Amino acid sequence: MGILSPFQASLGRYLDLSDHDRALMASFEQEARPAEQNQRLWRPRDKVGDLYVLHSGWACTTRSSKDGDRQIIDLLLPGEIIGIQEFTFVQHNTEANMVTRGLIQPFPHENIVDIVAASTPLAIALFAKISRQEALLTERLLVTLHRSARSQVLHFVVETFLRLQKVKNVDLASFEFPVSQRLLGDILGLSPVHINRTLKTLEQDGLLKKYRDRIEVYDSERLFEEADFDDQYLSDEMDGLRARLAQFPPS
Amino acid sequence: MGILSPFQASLGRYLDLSDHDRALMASFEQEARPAEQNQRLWRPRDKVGDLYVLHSGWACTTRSSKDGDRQIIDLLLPGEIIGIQEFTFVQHNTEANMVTRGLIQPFPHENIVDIVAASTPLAIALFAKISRQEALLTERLLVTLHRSARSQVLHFVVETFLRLQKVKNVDLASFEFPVSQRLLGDILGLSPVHINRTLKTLEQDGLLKKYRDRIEVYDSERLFEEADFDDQYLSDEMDGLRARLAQFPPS
DNA sequence: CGAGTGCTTGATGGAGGTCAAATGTAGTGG
DNA sequence: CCACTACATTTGACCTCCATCAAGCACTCG
Repeated sequence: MGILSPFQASLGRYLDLSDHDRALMASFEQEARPAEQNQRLWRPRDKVGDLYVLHSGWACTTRSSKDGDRQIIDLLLPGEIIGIQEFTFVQHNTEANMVTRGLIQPFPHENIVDIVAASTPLAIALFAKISRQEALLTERLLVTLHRSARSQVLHFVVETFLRLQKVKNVDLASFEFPVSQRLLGDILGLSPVHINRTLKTLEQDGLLKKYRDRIEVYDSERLFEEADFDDQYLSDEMDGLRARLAQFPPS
Repeated sequence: MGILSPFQASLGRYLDLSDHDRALMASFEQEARPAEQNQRLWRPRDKVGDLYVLHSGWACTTRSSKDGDRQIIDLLLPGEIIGIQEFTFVQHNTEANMVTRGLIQPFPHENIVDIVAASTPLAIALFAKISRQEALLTERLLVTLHRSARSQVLHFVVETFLRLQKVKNVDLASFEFPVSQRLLGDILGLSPVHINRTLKTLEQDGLLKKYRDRIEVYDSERLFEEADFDDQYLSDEMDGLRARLAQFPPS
């Protein structure tokens, strides 16, 4: 077992990849290329073409209304697949941008069809990936519509920390968080002004501080308590299908 | 070409089903059974087991917080698959309930694996189905966070009408809408009191009236204008993959 | 050193939440 | 057919959280 490529690792979160699966994925891998901060990957109405595996850096997909309101739909961390939920559409309905600079690996959307055709386990892993991104969305809907700004921010900080922890070693006391106050507002549907006041209060209360591109947590106990976080929706487990998948060995 | 079963029709929206695909789906179909209004199909934390094809009636999936706030995630119309986005999870994180009474056809979640294994086109159609339910969610997030209650209600009415129209003949002047004011509030994240005031205003303005389980539209022009509706996210088109799918004929 | 961007802070106002009570409207059983 | 219960809708009074507007500050990068 060699090291997994980011693409392999992204689907390997949900099941053990067979040699066949790994070879299959490798055969579709193209070279990754650097992307600048704020670089746009596609616009709304663009024809769906390449998706991207995010090797490093953060990215996001956005929807906006005519009035200029931006709403972040997905915040993508290293190892995730940008745009997987749109590969069956003719046109994008989101815009995609890099949040930081990073490395992205393009991936023609039709290749998903080839993968699905060639490996049932990988097809199911793709379903798992899409469903988990959707679970993030449902949680966001629940939180943004029913909690105070303070609680939303804390919840989002915890969520992001836990997601990050699955990908790399991070320390709760101080971890990367390259999200500007404006962006945070666009994620939670709050004005940048109110985000600012909320962060200020959290700092004064000795809970946490966001400084530049990092978050420093002072009181993790209170953080988790106030964030009222139930991590079930982040689960990568897929046990319920393991038995059934065993019937479809690599051909 | 005989008549399609609801299950076949639900995936046939995205591509033409081959005889092989239709036979495959038929082989998994179980008998549909009646379900009462408000009947619970599953609870949060329940082990994922059966999904359901909704033959008739309306259903919804819900997430709630400890404080008792309910948030409707999906509102499911006849012909849709309840819980498709959760089949890769071990436990449900939503609750599912019938909104009206209706007919539901159970469907063991492992069977999705069999379908994916046996037919690439059907696998892709399942991706299309999940992605379109997710598109409804992203639109909901955008609308609930950035629009006034009045605009949200109008948007939702138009959305529901257009979705309904894809399934059956409906008349904009008067169509079924079995959504109580409380439920509407739980969908949009607004209090029932405010929903009531908003509906009252819409009626006084001569736009539309919700009476019992129906909506009557008085001024369709103003409805569409104010709803500011862009129906791209409802598109069933999947042209971008048609060529690639043609490579995988029924075995 | 100037310009752009992001952060900070104050003042003001409004959309929608909450509480409470009244009024329908089914549906159930006697 | 009526009494009783449960639930949906309606309406009023009050209040709060957050948006908006505006101005000043701080950092970074040509």
